[in-house]
Amino acid sequence: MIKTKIKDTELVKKRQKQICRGAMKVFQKKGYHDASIREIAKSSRISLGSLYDYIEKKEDILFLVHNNILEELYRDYEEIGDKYGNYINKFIKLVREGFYNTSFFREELLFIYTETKSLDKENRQEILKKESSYVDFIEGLIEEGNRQGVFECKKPGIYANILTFLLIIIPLRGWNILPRFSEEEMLEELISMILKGLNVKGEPYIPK
Amino acid sequence: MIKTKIKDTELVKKRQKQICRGAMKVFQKKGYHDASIREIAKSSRISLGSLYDYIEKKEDILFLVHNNILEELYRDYEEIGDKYGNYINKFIKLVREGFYNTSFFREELLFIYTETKSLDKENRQEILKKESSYVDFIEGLIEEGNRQGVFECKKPGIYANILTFLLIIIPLRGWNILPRFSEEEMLEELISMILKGLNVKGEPYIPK
Amino acid sequence: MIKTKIKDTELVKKRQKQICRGAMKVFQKKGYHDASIREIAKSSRISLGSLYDYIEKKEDILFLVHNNILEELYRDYEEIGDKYGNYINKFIKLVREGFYNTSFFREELLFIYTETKSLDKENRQEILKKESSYVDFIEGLIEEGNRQGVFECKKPGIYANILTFLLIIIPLRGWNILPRFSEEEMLEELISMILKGLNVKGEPYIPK
Amino acid sequence: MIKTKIKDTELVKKRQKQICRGAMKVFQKKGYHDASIREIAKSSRISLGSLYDYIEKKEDILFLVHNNILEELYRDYEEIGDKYGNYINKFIKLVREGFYNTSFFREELLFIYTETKSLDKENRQEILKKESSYVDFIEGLIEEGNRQGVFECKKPGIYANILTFLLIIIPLRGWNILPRFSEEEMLEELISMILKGLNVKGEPYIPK
DNA sequence: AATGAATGAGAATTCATTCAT
DNA sequence: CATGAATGAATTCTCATTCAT
Repeated sequence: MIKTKIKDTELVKKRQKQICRGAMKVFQKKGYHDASIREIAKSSRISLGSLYDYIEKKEDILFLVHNNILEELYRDYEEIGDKYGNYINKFIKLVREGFYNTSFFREELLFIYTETKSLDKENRQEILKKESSYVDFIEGLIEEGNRQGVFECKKPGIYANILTFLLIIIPLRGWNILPRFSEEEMLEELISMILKGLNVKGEPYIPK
Repeated sequence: MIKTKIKDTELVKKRQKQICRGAMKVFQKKGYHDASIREIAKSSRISLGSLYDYIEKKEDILFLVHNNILEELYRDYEEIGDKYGNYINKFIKLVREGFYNTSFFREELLFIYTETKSLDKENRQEILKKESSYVDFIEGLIEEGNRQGVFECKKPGIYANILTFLLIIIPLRGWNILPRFSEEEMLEELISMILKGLNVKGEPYIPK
Repeated sequence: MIKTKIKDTELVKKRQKQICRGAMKVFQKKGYHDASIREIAKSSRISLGSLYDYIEKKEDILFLVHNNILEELYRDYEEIGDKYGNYINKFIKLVREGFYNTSFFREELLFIYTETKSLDKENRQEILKKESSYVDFIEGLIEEGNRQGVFECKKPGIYANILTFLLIIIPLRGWNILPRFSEEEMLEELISMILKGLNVKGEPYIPK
Repeated sequence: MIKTKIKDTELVKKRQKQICRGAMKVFQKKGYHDASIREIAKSSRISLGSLYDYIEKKEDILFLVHNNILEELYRDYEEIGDKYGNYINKFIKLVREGFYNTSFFREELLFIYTETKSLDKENRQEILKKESSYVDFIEGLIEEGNRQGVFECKKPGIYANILTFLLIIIPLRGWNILPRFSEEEMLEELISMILKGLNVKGEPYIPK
């Protein structure tokens, strides 16, 4: 995807990870635009010239970082579906994991949400495709719930979008929420709301 | 707030509005960082020198634009509460208006969400305060609903945050939603979900 | 032709001349490619930022210099035709002037001949057009000589090209000629050869 | 001349030829300054590191190319003198061959004429010496013609310079000539002019 | 002898901001 | 109050050359 001057693909992976790590530190402090390539090189402990052997342009670093964050965030999400007992618990577990994940990567996700626009069209679409596929995964789960008769959700596509959107409420609105409420409280209300929205059969979910 | 060299406050207002309008056009096309002051001046039909009589630094323009967008967005929201018949309809109406509003200002809101970080601490907090006060207003409505016995919401503060967050789902996730669903569909599901979440008494809301 | 950020056209002319002069000094010493914009700015006694208010890119400076040199070189060439007595003398005078001119601008012409290639297509063509028009002028003179019956030249277009080419022999081959022969000697032989080539009627030209 | 790290002189020759060929392709497309060593290495199918075993610096490649072109251009010129019948025909033949040669190597010669300046003093002088020696050869021919009584040329050194200069009119001014005239036409006029200039005894040369 | 990864100096260009008029 | 010319620090990126393997 990213054009490099280096042939050894193992090395490319290693160095790009190195650059990615270095860049994230700088981006955290200064944001993408105010981070200079020189700083990123220094923070990556790589020379300016070498850095450009592993990327083509500054934006490529942003792409690397995007990919890296999404990879961490979405790591193993497909396995989660298999682990837990009955379907509703499975689902609750999934929301819970997703929420903790997004909260854990709070700053990274905020970064992604504010800087995806700085990618060029092609790279942006690749990133959005990854996010899309997570929504699709959730949509599939909701449909399965419908089939199993535990949910009754008319528009799984829309709900999947709402649900994944709600998961990032902490990264995007934490500044207003966290001074007053804990992540736990937020999560419990979210789960309750989501389950109600899905018209779960049986006992309503009682927030702890 | 913004330090100007000009004393005539009426003129300052007029020119700042002029700058704001010019800047928004440029920001739309290029984003904040890639918009040069020269372009903004040209687009505002004001000379480069004059521009700096009405602002101190580039960031001030971003602040002007933020204020302007939020003002448009939140214009008259307090009146809405008064207009409509019973409380639930009132509430539905409010959500509906809010949703249409945010969808109408879709690009502007996306801009705000991605560029608030570029404001310095002081200006950023002033902007966030405005957003906060909208959440507070919603929180107040929910509490009133509780008092009137039409809602049963244990954590109005959290719900207010969820609700206001959901209103901007189109600006932030429209890229994934709008290719598959209409704004109308989205809105109906949102209303239904929100009302369920608030444990509204009586008939459940049926999405159109 | 060159896009500037400055509106005052008089000032643009003045500054561009200033830049042109400064650049020529640097080009003389280092050539076009090894001359840095910084040096050119310094040599022009203009700040780096200001320099870029009067040009768009480095190549524009090359274009300015080209134009300037050709202007000096071709200054008043059209008037020369009118000044002198009989047609042959007129012609000889013209060759003489042309030769001295090119010899005077020896370094500048060598520069042009080696760096025209560095202009982009559009600018290069504009420069070549100027050179063309001088050839056309010479062609006209030869045709007039034919009409007046003092020359008998079958292919004035070709001769005009040969003649103008011969005029730059000093700039291009001076390194081999001047150590052994004087410019005068060269010139006399050129005139003699050219007149023979044109089949001038009457007494042959005797080189001094 | 060029300092190499490799001892095997046969290999050095082979690789330098290889580099030369690769470089010429790149120079053709981009010119000397815009050709990067990387590209040249790739075009020569030699590794970047190896390349520097056979040259010391970029300029050395330019020198190799210069030499190579001049070698091709001047290949066998000394033999030509011997081949043809009477002296004038011999001479005409020589001019003809020289002209076709320079036209054939049109782009290469233009390259040489515009880039010799990029050689350092030492290398430049070596190249110029080669060109000089061709002029000297022509000078010798003219003197021989004088001795044989077929020419009457007072300044063979000057004429040799003029003549060799005229031979490169196509590479240097083809852009203005070739759109209107054929190489053949040009050549015929050149021969006619040169012979007149040499005061050839007997019938004048009639251009075809 | 061959490879290709590493280096950092230096290039062109942009741009927010100031200031003389 | 308005204008727009002037400034120079800072930015991204390139490239000849070196060196460890």
